[in-house]
Amino acid sequence: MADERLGELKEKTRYEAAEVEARVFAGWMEEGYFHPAAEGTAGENFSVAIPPPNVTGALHMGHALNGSMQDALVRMNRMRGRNTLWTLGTDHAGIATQAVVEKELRAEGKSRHELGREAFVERVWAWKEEYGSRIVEQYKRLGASCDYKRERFTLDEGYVRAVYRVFKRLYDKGYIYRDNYMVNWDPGSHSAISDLEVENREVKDTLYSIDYPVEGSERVLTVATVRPETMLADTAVAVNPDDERYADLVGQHCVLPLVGRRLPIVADEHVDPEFGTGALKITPGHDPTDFEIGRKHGLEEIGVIGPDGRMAEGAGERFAGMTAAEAQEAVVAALRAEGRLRAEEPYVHSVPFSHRSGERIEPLISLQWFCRMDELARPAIEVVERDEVRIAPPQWKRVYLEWMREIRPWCISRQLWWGHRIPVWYCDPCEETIVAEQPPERCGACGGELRQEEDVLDTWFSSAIWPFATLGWPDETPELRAFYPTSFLTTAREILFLWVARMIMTGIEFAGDVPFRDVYVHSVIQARDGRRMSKSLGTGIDPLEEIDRHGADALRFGLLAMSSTQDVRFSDAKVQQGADLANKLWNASRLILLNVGDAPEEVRPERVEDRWILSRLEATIASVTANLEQYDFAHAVGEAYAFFWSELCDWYLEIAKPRLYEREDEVSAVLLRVLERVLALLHPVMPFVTEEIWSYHPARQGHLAVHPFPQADESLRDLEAEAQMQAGIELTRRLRAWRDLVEAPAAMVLAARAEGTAPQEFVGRLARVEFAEDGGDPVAAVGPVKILASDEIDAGAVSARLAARREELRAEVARAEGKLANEKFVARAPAEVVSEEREKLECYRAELEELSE
RNA sequence: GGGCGCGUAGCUCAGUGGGAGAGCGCUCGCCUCACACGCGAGAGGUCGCUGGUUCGAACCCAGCCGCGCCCACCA
Repeated sequence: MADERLGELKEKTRYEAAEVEARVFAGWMEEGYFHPAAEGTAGENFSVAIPPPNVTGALHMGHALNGSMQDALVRMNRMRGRNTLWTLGTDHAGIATQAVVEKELRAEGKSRHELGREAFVERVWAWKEEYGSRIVEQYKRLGASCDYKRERFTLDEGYVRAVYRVFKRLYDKGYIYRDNYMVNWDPGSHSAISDLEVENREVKDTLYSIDYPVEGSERVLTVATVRPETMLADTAVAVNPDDERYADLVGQHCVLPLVGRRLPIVADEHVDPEFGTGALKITPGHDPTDFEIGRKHGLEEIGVIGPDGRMAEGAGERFAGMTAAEAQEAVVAALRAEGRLRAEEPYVHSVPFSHRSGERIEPLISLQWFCRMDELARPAIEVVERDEVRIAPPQWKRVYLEWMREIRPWCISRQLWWGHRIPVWYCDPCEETIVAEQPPERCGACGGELRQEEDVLDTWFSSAIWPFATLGWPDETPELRAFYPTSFLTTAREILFLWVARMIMTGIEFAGDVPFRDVYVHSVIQARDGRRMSKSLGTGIDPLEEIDRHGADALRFGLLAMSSTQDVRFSDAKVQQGADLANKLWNASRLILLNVGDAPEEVRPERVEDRWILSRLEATIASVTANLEQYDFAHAVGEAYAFFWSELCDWYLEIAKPRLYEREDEVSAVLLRVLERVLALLHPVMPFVTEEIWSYHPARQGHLAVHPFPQADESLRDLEAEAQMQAGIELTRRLRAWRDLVEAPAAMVLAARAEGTAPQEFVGRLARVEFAEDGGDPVAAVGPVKILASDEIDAGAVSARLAARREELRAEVARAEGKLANEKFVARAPAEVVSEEREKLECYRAELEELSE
């Protein structure tokens, strides 16, 4: 290595992530490590498809966590020599992207309707070209080793072909159909949305009780509602069939106040006789429950609220044109005037809101495209039941299965312009419907002009086929052969149904195999105060700012360290711990690299400390690797940290320093080997700092990114060396503690005499104790070591210390004696537990006796 | 309404049947020739509450209290 570089290393006493990361990343990209050839089979290769972020998105903490996990496993497998692909791309995100561009237009005083569909879509594409790569660049900042040359977009040309193929096949199988049905209408995005895009929120409303007179009678039926304006669309009143109060009324009619419509009184078991008066107004046009009751009883479906959220013609002249809120007030006022309003009381209940726009859902009946899911779900249930797709942690398996078993038809059409326009054409003259992957010229039946369906597909319809559509499906590409099925998926639970379940269904149906073998559901990182991180709450923490401040390695380490199977709060301390670790790696490496001598290739050291550190290293490699393979990232990084910081830096490096300064060959060989393996082990988690340090390592032949990942060498495990070193470390600790206790000055060397076998050399050096054959009188015993009298030691402190230790020992002896005196314990506890307890007791007694001299 | 999970040191979290752990914070001592983003030594916990099972419970069981999330058509 050039002396110049070593000089640099000597100068830099701090690791500066900001100065290193971009350069190191560029180095990987130049070599093309992340762009594998499409060779081999999926069985031999390793592949992951990133959950495609929205093009409108910016990297948030969830992406950063998920990316850190995926990259750790992807890098580990790449280092193991597997042909590894991590597919990256973005989702066109229909509603979100359309909203962004519409907002831009509004700022210019324009609307999409003025532009027209074609020009608007062009405008969105222009937006995408300009801003769509932002999040991709942000993944690079994180260090994600994705194949940036194979970047995909859910609306790119090949992908659209795949989407249309899927639509056509599902249509031909009879799964996709068009129907007039109750949907969740989102007044914010002016589109229907699926059940999964709806969230329920607690809302304070008023519950109004309204009297509906029974026709030809003095009786009234009092019904309760939080939405009196929908009464204009009532077409029945329902009571429970077992409710004796109303048995005689079933089959008769009520008269709808304000409107005068005759409403049949029907019996339906859905009605809860306990609630209110036990009579329920039925509004099939604007309530999902009523809709189902209505279809069951063949009731008329009237719409009084339009897609614009205003009262429609059906509401009558008096109310048409009002907003629903205005109409509510007007209806209540009118009812009050007619004396029909019996009661109004505050009422808290949960109501649906659009997850996208945040507006209150308006349930209404409209003509939409649906996909039947039961047939698709069946095999997707079986593969999870049989663990062909393993979902971890295990409780999510059940959650998945329960949802899948009750799956309902999926509303797949959206009244948007940005997205996959549904590949359906209508011929108005002959009422023909044509579904095709390519736009047909003319109507096959009558030769007439065709009109394409206006609606686009739900964004999730296209992301459902992500793992294989990104690889070129429906063509039989080499990529598909090499990288499908993918190896695993890590995800947040919020998209388990929205995305994961649908990928499993489409994977089996279209690609002939499950899309991945393992699904790992990771924790959600909450804000520091325990609230959810969200832009609207202002609780978001920007991962890029964390990277600016502490480096990508620090953030990656921190996120993995704080990850868990349960939700956790974002921990600045863990990120700081990562930054400190990067710095410590840098400095420990400086110590080693600047001082090693010529190292022999083979290392079979004699000395106990060398055998010890090699043994501990191999044990660490084994357990870190096992934890990574089980998606237990927190324990993986915690163990790597503990080994490196405590065992390697705090003990071994201190013990080895004199030999290192002598440039001794054997210790050089041990240290270079340990460093190499530690860097490689940590590289999947902290790729930048490890790669940078590796560039100074004399054994370096190429990038660490493609260096073999360490495999634990069991032959180097040495339990005898571990036990000996443990004893030496323990003794050193006790001597240091004793020094502190008697307030011996830090620099002072204590005189001592060892009883029995002499302690290892490092004990005296690290505890600043000098052992002599003879000398003064012992003033205290620390284990097998007698501390000799000296002027600096405070005799009072010593005797206080001895007294305290005797107390501790007496308590321990009493505890152990008590336990062993318990006949049941001795009789029923396992033999080794009992004998351990006896051994402890003997040790305590011996020490106590020694101190009592 | 159903389901899942959580309550352990001041804070954030590990630990899931045999003597309470980590990181941060705190106290004391160290600029010891890799690192003060450091080194050494400490203090700090009736493991939410109450019962039960067991020779033995933070850990298993039951109930209660508090908190969170998911699913669900009680107006």
